[in-house]
Amino acid sequence: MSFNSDSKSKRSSKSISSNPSSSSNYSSDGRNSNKKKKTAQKPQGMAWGSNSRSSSRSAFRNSPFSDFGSYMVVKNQKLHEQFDAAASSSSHSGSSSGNSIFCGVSIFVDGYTVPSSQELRGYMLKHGGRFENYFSRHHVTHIICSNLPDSKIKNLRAFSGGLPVVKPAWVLDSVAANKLLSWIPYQLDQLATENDNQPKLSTFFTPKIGVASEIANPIVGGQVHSENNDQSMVKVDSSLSEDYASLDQADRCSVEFNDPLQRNIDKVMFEEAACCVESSCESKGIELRDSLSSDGKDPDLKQSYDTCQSSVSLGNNTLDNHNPSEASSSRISCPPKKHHSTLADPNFVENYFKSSRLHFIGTWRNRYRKRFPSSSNGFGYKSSSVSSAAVNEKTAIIHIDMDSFFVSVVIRNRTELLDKPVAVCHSDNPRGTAEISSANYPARDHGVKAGMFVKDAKILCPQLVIVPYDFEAYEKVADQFYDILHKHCNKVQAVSCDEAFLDVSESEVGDPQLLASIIRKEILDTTGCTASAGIAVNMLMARLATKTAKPDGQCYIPPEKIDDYLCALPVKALPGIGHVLEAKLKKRQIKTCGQLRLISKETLEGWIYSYTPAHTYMSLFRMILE
DNA sequence: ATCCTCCCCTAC
DNA sequence: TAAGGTAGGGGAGGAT
Repeated sequence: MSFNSDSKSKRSSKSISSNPSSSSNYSSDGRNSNKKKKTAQKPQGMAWGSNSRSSSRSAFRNSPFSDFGSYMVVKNQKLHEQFDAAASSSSHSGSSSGNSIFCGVSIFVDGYTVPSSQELRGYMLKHGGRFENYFSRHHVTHIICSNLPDSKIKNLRAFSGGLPVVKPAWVLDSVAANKLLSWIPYQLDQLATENDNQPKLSTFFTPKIGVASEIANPIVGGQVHSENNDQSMVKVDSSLSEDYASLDQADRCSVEFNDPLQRNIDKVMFEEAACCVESSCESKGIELRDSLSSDGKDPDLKQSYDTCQSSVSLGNNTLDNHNPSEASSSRISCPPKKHHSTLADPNFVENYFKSSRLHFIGTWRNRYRKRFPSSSNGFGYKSSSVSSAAVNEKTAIIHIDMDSFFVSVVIRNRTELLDKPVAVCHSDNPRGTAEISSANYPARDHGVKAGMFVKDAKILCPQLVIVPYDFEAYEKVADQFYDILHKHCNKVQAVSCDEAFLDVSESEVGDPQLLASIIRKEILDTTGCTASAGIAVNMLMARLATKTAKPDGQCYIPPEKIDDYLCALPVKALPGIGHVLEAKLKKRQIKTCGQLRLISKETLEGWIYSYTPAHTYMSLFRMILE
């Protein structure tokens, strides 16, 4: 697909012949005039480079530029020369302000803008910047545009390589302020939203490259060098990095200030890059000072650079080391607004974990132990080790599990949602990129499952309602849940916030099924959420019974029915059999527990290497059957 | 022989 | 915007 498909006419203003008003800015020499006619024939629409598969190439087959690429090279070279000449004459005529505000900046104007691209070109000309007629990652530092259709935004994402995409006001305001302003407030809204999304991994690991390449922009004096085939190296003034030589080759990244004017943009660049550096520093356990100086010789700045150098090897992983321009293309790799770092948001880490359902689940047990320290050991034996000694005629285990806990808690007071398909996840963004944590049973009936992306779930169930997490409520309901369990049973073994085993062998309520129903009713009355229960003579069978009972039910598996129950049960249903063990067993044509029972324990251990609790379950399983 | 650490796998 | 963490069982193998 050609990038420029819908913008040729607009960008044609950049072609020499189609924009006569700008001709005075170009060389008026005769040769160029001839070229203008040629270039006007087609390449004007090729602003996004020679990757276009436009049929226009055929127009050049018989031209002096037999190769389209070389034609573009020549043309661009000429345009650069024209620009330089214009800049030179502008300078000599005294029209230059003498303030190189845009030193190191090279803009590419995409689409219609106010002011026009030629006016913007004029600002660049006057204030030490550069103007690219055609997009090139090698040369362009900022893309300027006002409004773009969605298709172009999409292409920008794909091709801009992380370059700033900013509104023309950035140029105007910088000129008005007589200094280079940060582009961040001027970022194109359409992309600002996008850039606030999940950052690329390189965001956290390439800031050094980004800083370096911003400063050592090839357009100005500084160069991004590829000193050898294996490494992309950005040189630095030795005064900025005394430690450079001591760094390992692989860790070296330095910055060269060949052009004194380049320092003009240091401050802005460092402000913009600060978040990236911070991220990097965190990753290396280095504390970076908050304030970054614009003075290259400032100790703080030096420290920043040194820090960059020491961690650049991480960034190298994400760059094409053979192509310096690729390093340049990553120059603005950090999201400009909401940074994923503690620099912009000191509570970022804390908030991250507060919003993590897995963190909630993973740390819940510790909270439970603090609340019920006496029962933290559960039955006093491990869940998987219900030995034959522990199982007797009186033994009764209830496994109780709340139904689609994360969803139920959230919608318990929203009666309008009770019978609708609902899922819990962080976002209901139109792209459907959020991951579903839990789905209620109406949603599951449509095939919606936890772990699914919203977009996939909505294909299966377009009317799916997405609700956010409520971790506070989960905590509260879990407490209520366990209060009830402990009230009815003194042998409680917690599995998770919504799931537990009860050893009710000694319960005053003689009938475990009756007790289970009493507990479930109390849970519903107290929490507004349903729970399901499985009752059996051991934990394994109780747990399996719960699966049958769900949702909002209970199931008792008497000892004499265990054999039948297990016979056709898929091995994956056994707790402890995950995808790895399932695959290993499947490889040997073992798919059901009935088939599994035919395998000797020794053989089984050999197959699955006996390193998982599944072995214990299987032993138990065999014990039950034998 | 026992302890310790690492790793794999699993569950929530 | 999204927030893929945390704990535990068990075997292998090295250290003591």
